[in-house]
Amino acid sequence: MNAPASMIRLTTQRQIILEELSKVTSHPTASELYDMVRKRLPRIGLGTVYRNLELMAESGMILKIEVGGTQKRFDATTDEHYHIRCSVCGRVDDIDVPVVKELVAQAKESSAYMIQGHHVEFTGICSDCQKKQH
Amino acid sequence: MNAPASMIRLTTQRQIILEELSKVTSHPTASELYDMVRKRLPRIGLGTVYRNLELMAESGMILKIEVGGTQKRFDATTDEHYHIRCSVCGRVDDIDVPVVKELVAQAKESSAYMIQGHHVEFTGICSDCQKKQH
DNA sequence: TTACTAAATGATAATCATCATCAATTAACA
DNA sequence: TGTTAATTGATGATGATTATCATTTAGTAA
Ligand SMILES: [Mn+2]
Ligand SMILES: [Mn+2]
Ligand SMILES: [Zn+2]
Ligand SMILES: [Zn+2]
Repeated sequence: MNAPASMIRLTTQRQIILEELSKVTSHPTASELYDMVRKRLPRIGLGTVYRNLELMAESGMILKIEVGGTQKRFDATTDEHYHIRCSVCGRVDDIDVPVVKELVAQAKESSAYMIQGHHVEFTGICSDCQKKQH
Repeated sequence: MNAPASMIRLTTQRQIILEELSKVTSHPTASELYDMVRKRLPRIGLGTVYRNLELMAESGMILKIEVGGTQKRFDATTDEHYHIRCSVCGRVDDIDVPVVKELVAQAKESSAYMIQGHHVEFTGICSDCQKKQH
């Protein structure tokens, strides 16, 4: 009698993708995650990784970080926080700068947009790359 | 006697690309700019547009905006300012929120990175897209 | 347990943005 | 005006992401 409820299944693929992402703080790309997951599920497809990361990001379980660089990155830490990207090697780290709540308030006043959120991306050179610059 | 100075030429292509970018405040993508420029230079190649946008961005004449969305965007306004992107249609607008200089100072204290800069990207729904949501 | 079915997967192809290559053209300058 | 290295336009290559679809499977109920 009810309309068929669209079921979201708990597949092994999904669980392992989330587990592997939760293990690291490196903000891996989809294909980095694919390599990590393949050690436990050698037959998983790259498309499955993309599909599930997208789904989990939409549902708010994880964060999709779209910053500079060519690939999107993912983050199991969903607390609001900022990032810094190395302009040499592209790595992305968390940065411990407190979130500025006033920014969203100011944005609401000065824009006709319906504001949803904000993100701050710092750029710089990571310590590894600083050393390598002879 | 001097080492041959690598000459940067003032080509018509370069001038027109910069002129067209300066006309708008819409943060066009490379292919949007290609369409704009082609009206005046029908034989220009898309590669030329990419090449020159990259060059101008490196030299600081223009800004390359790498935010959410699939394509990079370009900006003739080089003063430090923040942007807002519509999560529905992807358009990018300037937002009149004052730049927070303290952010970089704080980042320098709390990170081993050599900090180069920062950018704030707000997300929201633009007024056009608000209307269309029946 | 078993059977049913819609959701999900894995393999593969398609798409899209960007970059690389290279012969032909051209801006700068002697 | 001739020389030459920088640049262009055409084209192909690359890399990331998305779409397609036959096959598999999680969830459910008999
Ligand atoms: Mn993070
Ligand atoms: Mn701008
Ligand atoms: Zn680095
Ligand atoms: Zn919009």
